[in-house]
Amino acid sequence: MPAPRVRIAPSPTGPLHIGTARTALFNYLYARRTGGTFVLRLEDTDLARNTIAFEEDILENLHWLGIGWDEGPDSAGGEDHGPYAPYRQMQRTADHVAAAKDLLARDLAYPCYCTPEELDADRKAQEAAHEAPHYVGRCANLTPEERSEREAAAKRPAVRFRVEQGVVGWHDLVRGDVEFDTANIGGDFLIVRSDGSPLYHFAVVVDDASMEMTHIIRGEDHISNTPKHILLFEALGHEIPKFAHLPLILNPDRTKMSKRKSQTAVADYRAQGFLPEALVNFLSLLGWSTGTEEEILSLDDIAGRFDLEHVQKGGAIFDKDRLEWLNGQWIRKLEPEDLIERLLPFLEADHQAGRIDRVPTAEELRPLIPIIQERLPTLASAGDLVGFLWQDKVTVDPAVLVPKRWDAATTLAGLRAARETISSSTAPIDFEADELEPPMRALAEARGWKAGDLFMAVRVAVTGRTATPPLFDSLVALGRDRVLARIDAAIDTLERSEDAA
RNA sequence: GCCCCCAUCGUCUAGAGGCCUAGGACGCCACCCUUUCAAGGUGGAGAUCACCGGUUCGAAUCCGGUUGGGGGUACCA
Repeated sequence: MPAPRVRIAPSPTGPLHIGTARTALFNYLYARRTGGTFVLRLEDTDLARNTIAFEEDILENLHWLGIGWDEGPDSAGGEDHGPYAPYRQMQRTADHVAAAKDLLARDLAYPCYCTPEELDADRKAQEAAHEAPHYVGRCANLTPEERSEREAAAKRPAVRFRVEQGVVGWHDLVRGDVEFDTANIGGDFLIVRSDGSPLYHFAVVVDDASMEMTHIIRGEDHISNTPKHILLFEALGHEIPKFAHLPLILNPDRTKMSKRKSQTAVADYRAQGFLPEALVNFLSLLGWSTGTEEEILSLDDIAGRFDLEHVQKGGAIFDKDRLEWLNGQWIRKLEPEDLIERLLPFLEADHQAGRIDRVPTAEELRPLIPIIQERLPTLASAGDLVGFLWQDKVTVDPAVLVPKRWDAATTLAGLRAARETISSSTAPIDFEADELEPPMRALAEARGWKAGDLFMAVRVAVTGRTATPPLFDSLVALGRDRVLARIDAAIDTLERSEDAA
């Protein structure tokens, strides 16, 4: 048996979709597992909606996910590589035209002169008669005379493929045997438009045939297209590839995942600070499982064990909570230097957006890693977690400044005492978490305060928030001067709000 | 409407006739750890395996039907 050839054929009419990424991933995995070849082909025939920016987005984000292809375009608008080039549908029109001519010559297809208006009327009549929509066959048996008559009237024909009566079936690699009666596929179907351009069903089959695809692994939404494809492969005299239809990725309401109801662009997840490792791990487990209880798996791990037998048949809801959990798992596995490198662009973005006043250096980030790594659900959450370090000033709400068990007067006393204690440290020598904590605890004890309350008051004074990394590490990161200045500022705002009250 | 596909905790899933009084994970709840928040640990709630009927000594697993959900029904891809 020859090595499998599989493909993903996205159309650059939108950014890389989660569903496309998942299908690409499964094809990629299948190829890697079986020693096959994974092909990327661009379905770029929709001139109206195609853009180079989308093409770029698709290729770039597949690369980002780590899903590389053996044959196909190297980059957006760039060169193709592989023995079956070109890998852009637009550049394969000669093939499509030749194949159509061939079918026409063998009377497996015929020119159709029906106008959209006629077709529309047919459809309406069928609807009224409660019939399934189908082509009525008006042009199926035109005589040569009748054809030339229409040609003379300057009618440009489309090309229609003859569908004979019978049953088309296949053994689906994930669903088992599937059968369709050709009576239910809508009659003779169009393969070439009147302007000469091929329709999707025809173009894919011609391309898949000439690129020698052995397995077509795609979404379940293509099941009902499969009989047409099989008929076309047969007519073209090409061996019929194996089909495997993957379950759909669903919106929370169990409908097919869509932009309207879910976030579908891979780029958006990327921008939100999801790791490619996490996304790939998550996507692979949507509709497939190892058969064991392991679930934190790298792309290589998965490629080593992927199989179509463990592909689920039912659709799977995209559970973002689970993705976030997986993302946290992967963030915690990262080497510190790697984390720093990945964090920087997000802090850059925080700066651009005005959420922080300057971007820290890698050196500044390094000592922070131990305290933030286990607290980050996403890379984008770093700014939220420790952004106070790079903000010129923090806004402190007097209401949250006062710990639950304290009143304003106690808070004022607490902050003044804490300031005193902290300022007596001889920075930078003593300004270390280990040096700061004991005197602060001693202070709390001496005054009869719960340490937690005192710490909370200082935490809010210095960061503006109630949830932060450990207090003393935060103080050290901030530096003595800024800590003191912020406590002063907090005391000041608390006093003012008291005066106002 | 018609055709096709699907059906195990809220969610992702394990399960290929006895190992299942159905396992894991996310989420949720509680406790532990603890200066807050996380992370981590422990425990808990949560599924009459959609329903009905077969087959079988025995069914979540096989068969049929019902119901429910989804997908497809274009000179879109």
